[in-house]
Amino acid sequence: MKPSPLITALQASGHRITRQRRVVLEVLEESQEHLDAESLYQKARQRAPRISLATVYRTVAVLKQMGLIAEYSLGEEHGHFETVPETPHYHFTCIGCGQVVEFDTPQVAVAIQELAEREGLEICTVQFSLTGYCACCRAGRGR
Amino acid sequence: MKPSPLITALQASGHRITRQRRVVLEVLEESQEHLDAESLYQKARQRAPRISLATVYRTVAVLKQMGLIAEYSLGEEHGHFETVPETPHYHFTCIGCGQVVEFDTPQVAVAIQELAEREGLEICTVQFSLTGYCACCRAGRGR
DNA sequence: TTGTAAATGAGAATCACTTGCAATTATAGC
DNA sequence: GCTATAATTGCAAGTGATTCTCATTTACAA
Repeated sequence: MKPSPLITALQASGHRITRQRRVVLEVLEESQEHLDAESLYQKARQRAPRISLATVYRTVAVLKQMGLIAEYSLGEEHGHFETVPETPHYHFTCIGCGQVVEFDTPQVAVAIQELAEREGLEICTVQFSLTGYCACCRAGRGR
Repeated sequence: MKPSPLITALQASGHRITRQRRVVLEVLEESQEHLDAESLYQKARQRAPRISLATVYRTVAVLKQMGLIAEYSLGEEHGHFETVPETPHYHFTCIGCGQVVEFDTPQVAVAIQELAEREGLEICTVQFSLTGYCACCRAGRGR
């Protein structure tokens, strides 16, 4: 009986609240990681065993389109999802250990803003992510 | 008999200079567009009719790994390639007309640099691209 | 010229995701 | 609470981009 903001928003927009959507949303809200479709599927199955991967994809598509979650490409070939944070941030993924570091660079937001104004652009999506080696892995690599 | 810098670099690193590699390189060097694998393949076929798509992929993989070309995801589901420019730049792709606008934002480079130093990171790849509507398409859309 | 390891072509395979369709189910109205 | 019905689901087949397998070809050092 927890009135999750995501559930409420989904409902308000005229979507039906099904068991599988509720579960996917719960997993997304509880997880602090950046889950990809497959791990989202695995976690969701624990609560709704008959859920299908297609439903996971369909659910994140709806949530993404509503702006409730964001999709990132973290250097891998598939996408990762996260509930939208209050403050926008970007991601660094360590090639060595897989760790994801979130960072906020106001300068980037400013740069985008200036570019949009200068060129008369309307920006819809921003994709900004870095990969490399974190401090730990650099130390371990001997350089 | 033109000693293309890319050919020279390829050779210097111990790779064999085959007809198909030469052709792919030529197409990449001559084109000012951001070609995807398929159009690279189509253009290459005009000079080496029996070249296969697999070879195109293998060739760009080698070039990319050597840092001679860069791959970008321009809002589409597949990659686009470009010979590495002297000055780094990023891309804006118009959802309306498909036009790609290159832009340079020193602020972004600075932000990345500062982040790397602050967190002790070694940055290997930077993915930064925008999508939205260009001035023309915005006008045409009536907003 | 020749030996041999690298590279290629053709097509099968993979990976991430999407779609078609029949069966289920949430929910508005009675 | 029932019922009708349109949204949603599960499954399996389909896609699109890219990679891999393997037999054949080829670059190039000797």
